Amino acid sequence: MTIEKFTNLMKALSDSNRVRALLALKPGELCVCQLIELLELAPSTVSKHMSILKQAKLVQSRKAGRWIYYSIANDGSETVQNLLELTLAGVADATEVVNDRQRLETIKECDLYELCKKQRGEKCC
Amino acid sequence: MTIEKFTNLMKALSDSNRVRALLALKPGELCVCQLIELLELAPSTVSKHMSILKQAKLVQSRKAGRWIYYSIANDGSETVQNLLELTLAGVADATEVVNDRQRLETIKECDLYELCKKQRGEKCC
DNA sequence: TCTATAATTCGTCAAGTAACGAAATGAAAA
DNA sequence: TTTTCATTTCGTTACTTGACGAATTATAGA
Repeated sequence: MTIEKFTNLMKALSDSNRVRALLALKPGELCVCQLIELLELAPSTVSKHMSILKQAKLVQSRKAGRWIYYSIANDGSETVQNLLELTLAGVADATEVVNDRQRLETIKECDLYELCKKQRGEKCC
Repeated sequence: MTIEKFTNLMKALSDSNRVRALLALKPGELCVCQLIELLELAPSTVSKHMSILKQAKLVQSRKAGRWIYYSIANDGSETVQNLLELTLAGVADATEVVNDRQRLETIKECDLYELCKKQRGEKCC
């Protein structure tokens, strides 16, 4: 692996919101709007974060109708896979991550239509 | 490990010069002036890089008279140690690293007094 | 003690990064 | 087809980071 590719990988993991997103994806794929809800950031910001993780091959995405689902990548190089494991294990018990895990349970119970409705201003969920 | 600590670790590994320094230390400790010679950066810049690596517990230092030697840390947490291994293995065959390895042989042959003399302007080595 | 010097700290500047809102994109529903 | 809307792209702003030289620190040797 080139040094540039390696440092890009490290840069992708250098932001706490991206690490939180990765950990949130650990149990399974999430829709962008669910990540927006979890991270409490603007949609454009979350989108940028996910594109950085995707470019680093740490996550993959699939389109399902109107929604886009992100999940932990499983087709990366050995270095990438090892790094993913190390990351997921390394911060698994950080207070923010534990907190996110709990909030995520609630978020996952929401219907996606309702969640998106809420995000554009209407009260629900 | 907290997320902040983890992202600091990643930030430490997000710079190509710092990664090159780590790889250079793989076979054994090096004096700051040897790292300056290898990386071709200002002393203050190299010093800053090494302090970032040290704060992340990726390297340790020892003072020997007028010189300071840095080496790969061996007393870090499991995450840090695993990350170090992953880094050293992951970029070991990058062209820049291979190149550095060769140049380092020449640098190591230099007497430290002579090397420092050269770095403050006098021709030698 | 005094001088020389290896390394660090400090101040500054240029480049890169994360945040947001506005506008664009493109797929589903009407 | 036209509208709706989840997501992305673009442009801007504030902050962080890496580079350097100058000044400082601390140790070796005269």
